[in-house]
Amino acid sequence: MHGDNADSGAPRRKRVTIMHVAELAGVSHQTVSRYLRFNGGLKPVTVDKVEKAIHDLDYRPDLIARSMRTRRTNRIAIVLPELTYFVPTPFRGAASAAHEAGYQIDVVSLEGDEARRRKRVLTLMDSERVEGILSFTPLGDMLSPLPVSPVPMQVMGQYDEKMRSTGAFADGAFAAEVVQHLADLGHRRFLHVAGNQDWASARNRRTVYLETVDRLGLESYGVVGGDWSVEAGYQAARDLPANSGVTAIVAANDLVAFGVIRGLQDRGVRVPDDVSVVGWDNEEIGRFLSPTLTTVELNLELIGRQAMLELIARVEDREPPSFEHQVMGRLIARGSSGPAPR
Amino acid sequence: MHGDNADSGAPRRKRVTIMHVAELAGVSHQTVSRYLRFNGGLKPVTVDKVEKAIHDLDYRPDLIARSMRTRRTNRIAIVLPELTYFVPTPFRGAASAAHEAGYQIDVVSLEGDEARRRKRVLTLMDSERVEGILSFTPLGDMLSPLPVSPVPMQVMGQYDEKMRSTGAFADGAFAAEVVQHLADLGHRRFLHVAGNQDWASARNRRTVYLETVDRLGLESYGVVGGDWSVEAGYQAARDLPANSGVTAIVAANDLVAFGVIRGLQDRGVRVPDDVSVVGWDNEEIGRFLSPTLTTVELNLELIGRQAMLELIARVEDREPPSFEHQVMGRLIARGSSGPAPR
DNA sequence: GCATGAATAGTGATCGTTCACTATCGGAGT
DNA sequence: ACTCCGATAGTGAACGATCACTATTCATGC
Repeated sequence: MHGDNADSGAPRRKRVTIMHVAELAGVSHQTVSRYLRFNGGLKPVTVDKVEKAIHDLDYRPDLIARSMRTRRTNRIAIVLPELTYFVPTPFRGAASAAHEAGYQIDVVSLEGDEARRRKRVLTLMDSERVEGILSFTPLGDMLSPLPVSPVPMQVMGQYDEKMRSTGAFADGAFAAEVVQHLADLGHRRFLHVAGNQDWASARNRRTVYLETVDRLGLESYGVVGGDWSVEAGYQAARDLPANSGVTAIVAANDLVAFGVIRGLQDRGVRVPDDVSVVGWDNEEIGRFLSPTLTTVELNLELIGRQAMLELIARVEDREPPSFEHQVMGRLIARGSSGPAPR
Repeated sequence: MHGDNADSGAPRRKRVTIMHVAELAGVSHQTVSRYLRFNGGLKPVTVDKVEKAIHDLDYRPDLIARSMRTRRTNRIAIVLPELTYFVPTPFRGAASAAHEAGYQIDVVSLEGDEARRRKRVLTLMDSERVEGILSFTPLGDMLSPLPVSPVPMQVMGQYDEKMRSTGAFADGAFAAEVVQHLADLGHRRFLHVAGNQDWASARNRRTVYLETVDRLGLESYGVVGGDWSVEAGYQAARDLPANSGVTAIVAANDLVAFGVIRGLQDRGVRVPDDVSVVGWDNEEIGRFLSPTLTTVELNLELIGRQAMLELIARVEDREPPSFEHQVMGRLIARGSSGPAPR
């Protein structure tokens, strides 16, 4: 094992405080404090003395005491859903953006019923004193009965009523591109194999799919599935009546799409000659399937990063940075989508 | 830089403290404190008064002030690698185990060179005062030049010199089972398509593979690959000389195995008639490939959970719980592995 | 009537910083 | 010679809890 220093009863040297540093350097504690926070207003001679003392004592400031006094914690909470299906990539983007900006990340998973979740969020804001909350899961109107929340919250994957993304991670927008792509190929009648509707991204893809089909004057044969699984895709393909007239299937992700294709092939339906299939996520296997898989690639890292940067801007009461020109994703047309059969 | 929120301006009501509660309840602050920590030693009448005051004021204790005084933080850091390939499942298990035990999770990613990483860990221990560190990435002898570390650290995926897992996540152990399974089927000459050797799990699988082949008196044709990708598997299969004599391929994970199978099939090699292939992770697609994929299923959630529980036990200076009888994983034999051709 | 002690409640110090003031020192301007 | 001012450094209080003591209450036994 690594450091099983069992003897926690070790002769634990007492904590080095700013006072010890001050004493050794022959200055006041306040001078050391000034040094710690900004390197200005001190004579070079003083700076040297303080630096030497800090180094000799191996001093590191106690962030808890600092927070105690400054009322700031430099801590942002990332709220995850029940942790059953959590996508690491946007998390990563968000976490590293926060670290770069000098914030620490607290990870919290919200479990239990509405009341417990609400209580947890309140505790986060008040007791743990996080300065911002980035949620990967919808929080509903959890805080609505509150006097205006003092802690900025950012929820990934929210849309406004016009289907424009608000916040970030509103990746569903690309569902419109997918449908458009298929429509351009002459398809008129669609099926959507959705992901687990507990996830915002699944709901968003579904909603935008329906909205776009409608807007373009096309037809949706229906929405099936609902758990992101290969199995769900397979079943959806098996269960599709031969006379459904569906020629294009929009799958919630690449795994589902893979299942759909297998299911179709097992029935003797050709892809894309008879039916086109589009996935989502651009997973590597898509390039190795036959046919190769048309899919949507999202820059999830960037999406997570952006959400965090927006949140931090709000925490610091600044204008959020603009991401207008950032490319959040793209459609990758490959072999599984082709012209509609006439 | 951040922090220039000169004054957040909002009409932020002043914080409710234990003093306000005490005043409203008509007791001393110490009585309130006693109530907060344990519900004993107080007269029911007093308890009622305090509870009412807490509720009326919507009081929540300031955990920072508490930590300041108690010298405890109830905070455990989870250290992640550079976040380029991080597996969420064990993280989830670890995080929820910690939450259940009343600890908060701090997520830290270690970046930069050895010196920066070392400094970061020291900061964690001293400045942020985490009580334990669970690392998903090897930390080397980062702390060796330290006076015995006061903070327990647990590193996932370490083996002792006998290839027994120490700590947790030492999932590589199942590589022995995989090789045994193939040996039982008559295979004698193996190839390993490894994962990215930056990851402990990849190194462990590789090491245990080699050790087992050796121990059973078999032959390893070699170890290739090294990035967990479908592509790597595909290339490995394409590059394998026809006369290599290899009849069994152990892939680092299911994606790699998928690539291997595609590569073999594209060359006209039959799986499993000519060559057997085994994957790792029991991803859902394995059941839908043809042939279906023999693989290893790991209970990653449990593995993460166990690592965290061990760490917490050490933090609290208790005997770590025993996981002797827990099943960490199993081999799932399916269509892609069969008897060696004679 | 008083000592005893358990149960309950209160007082003041303390954790390690930073904040709000105040103090000192020199040099420049009047 | 005096004030004034900027640059630099110091003093004591404050952040909000808990800890270590001390004080009060009240039932009990003699």
